[in-house]
Amino acid sequence: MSSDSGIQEVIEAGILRALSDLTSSGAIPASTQIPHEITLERPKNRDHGDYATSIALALAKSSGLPPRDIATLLKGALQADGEISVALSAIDIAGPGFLNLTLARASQGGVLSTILNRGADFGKSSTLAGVKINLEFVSANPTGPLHLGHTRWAAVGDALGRVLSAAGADVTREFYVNDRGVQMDLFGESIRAAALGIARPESGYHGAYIDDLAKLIVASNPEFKTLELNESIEAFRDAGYALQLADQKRVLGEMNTHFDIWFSERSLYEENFFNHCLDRLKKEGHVFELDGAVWLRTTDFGDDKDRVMIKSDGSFAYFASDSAYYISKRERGFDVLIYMLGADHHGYVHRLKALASCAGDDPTKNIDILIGQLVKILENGEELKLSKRAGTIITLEELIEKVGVDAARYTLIRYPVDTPMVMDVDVLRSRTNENPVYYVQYAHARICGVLRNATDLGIAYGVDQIHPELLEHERERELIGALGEFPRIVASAAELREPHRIARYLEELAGVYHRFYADCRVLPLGDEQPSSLHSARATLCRSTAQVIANSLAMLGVSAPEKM
RNA sequence: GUCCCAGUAGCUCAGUGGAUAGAGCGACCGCCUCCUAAGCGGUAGGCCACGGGUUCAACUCCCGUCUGGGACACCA
Repeated sequence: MSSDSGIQEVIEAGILRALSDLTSSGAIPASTQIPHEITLERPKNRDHGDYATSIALALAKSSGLPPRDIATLLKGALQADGEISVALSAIDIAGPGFLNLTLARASQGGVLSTILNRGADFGKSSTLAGVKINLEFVSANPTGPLHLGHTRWAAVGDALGRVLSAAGADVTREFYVNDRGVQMDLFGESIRAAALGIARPESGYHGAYIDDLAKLIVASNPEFKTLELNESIEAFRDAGYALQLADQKRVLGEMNTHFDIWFSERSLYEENFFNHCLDRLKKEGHVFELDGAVWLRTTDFGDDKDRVMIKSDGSFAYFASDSAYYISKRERGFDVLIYMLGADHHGYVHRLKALASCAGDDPTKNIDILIGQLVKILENGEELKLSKRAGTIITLEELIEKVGVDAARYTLIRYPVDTPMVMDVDVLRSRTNENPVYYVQYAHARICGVLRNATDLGIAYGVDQIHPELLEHERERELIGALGEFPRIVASAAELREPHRIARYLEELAGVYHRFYADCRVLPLGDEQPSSLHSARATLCRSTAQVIANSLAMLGVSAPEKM
């Protein structure tokens, strides 16, 4: 576990120690089912202390003792434990048997020194150390601009990558490029038609960007127009592919989203790789032939139908690529493959998991599929549907132009992906409370302003100016408590693959800070002499700025020093 | 028909089995001659869709019902 939130783990260990002592002394019956781990809760209500545990309630049944009696025994044992009694200033039994714990001031100071000493590393942990994760997201066809359907993953996927890395995982971010198949040929045909000024294929691509591509390509390669039909289509296709992929990379870069690997679907069929994959699957015994086609018997593992890999005409079905790609990832050494798919692909979940099973893997461990619901975008109260350039829906680039990278990313990340969301452009452009990204960034900028003033006034702050005994105001306690939560928020966001938890935490932290700021004067007033309290509060501000900056970095959103 | 997701304040939505279910907006009332008002405080507003079950404890887990959205090719 991380060393960041030390005090909490110390108490958790102390409770376990106390329980085992109580059992061995006979105070609690040996039949009592003591858990292996205890996780302290953070009570919502401040009257319930800094931490609370309901362990006494949970043990009531198996011990046959009333919960409050167990709580009383526990309280006594904790008070007798030197390490614990020093760390806590109060242990209260409340309600049906909750144990409410209040930290001693010195223990609270420990959080601040940890934050200041670890700096940008505060929040990182090793909960996923040694786990090699392949994180695949966006994976758009290279046949057009990235649109609204891709934006959510561009932001959430990138943030999840950062969160997983912070939890110690070895993360590779991968973009799967669907660069083969019918769609690519239609793409080439469409560009060629635009170049020649003839009718485009019915089911082809019709956006204005096709004309742009055609002009660009013809400008540098006028000879493409006069090639023999198939060669011409191929030439336009490959040139258009290169331009479009470059454009996607550029826009994703603007979005502050980065990939380690751009994986080409075509490459799955080079150097006999597909046959190698097929052989591997055959060895596992779930491949069969029927009606001249080659199938994978995914129904062995709960899929509703078997899937064709090689069609009876000898061509590859899309599932052939899925299968080979899966094998490729596993052979490249990844323990966990995370797929981030749109809601329109949720039907893939069963077959991908079945595929993992067919490959001899554990679908509950080696593969993790996240389904993102759709995003709508509103402007002037109306849904935006059409994009002039793409001919379909709003592009990622247009979204960035409208609201900026920070607002776009933050808003996309702050909701769990399994709820459909609506982005209101007018709200995202507003500079008020209703726009959470500004609320959070403003807290950071505000602190930076205070610290600039502190420096001007010669107020010392830093790890040697914590003075925990002076930070006794309720708002100060709240703030310190919130800061200490960060490491476990990061760990749970990584474990649950839910980066939105970082954003929600951030909003909570910013709110706690603003309230602290309103109630606790940081710098000397008028001709007041600088004191240790000023230094202590400035140090608390510095610690808060660090945690806000670390959180924002994890979302890929900037932390401005002035606004 | 089968499968997935959702249903929480007037609106947009948080809420990893715990105590009195939260935030922002909208409504109403307050707070800047001194650290950033892009901020803070207060009031009003809830059968957590409905019915069962599991549990010491359910908005949370399980089953069913209703409503809304989406998916179900030898397409990619």
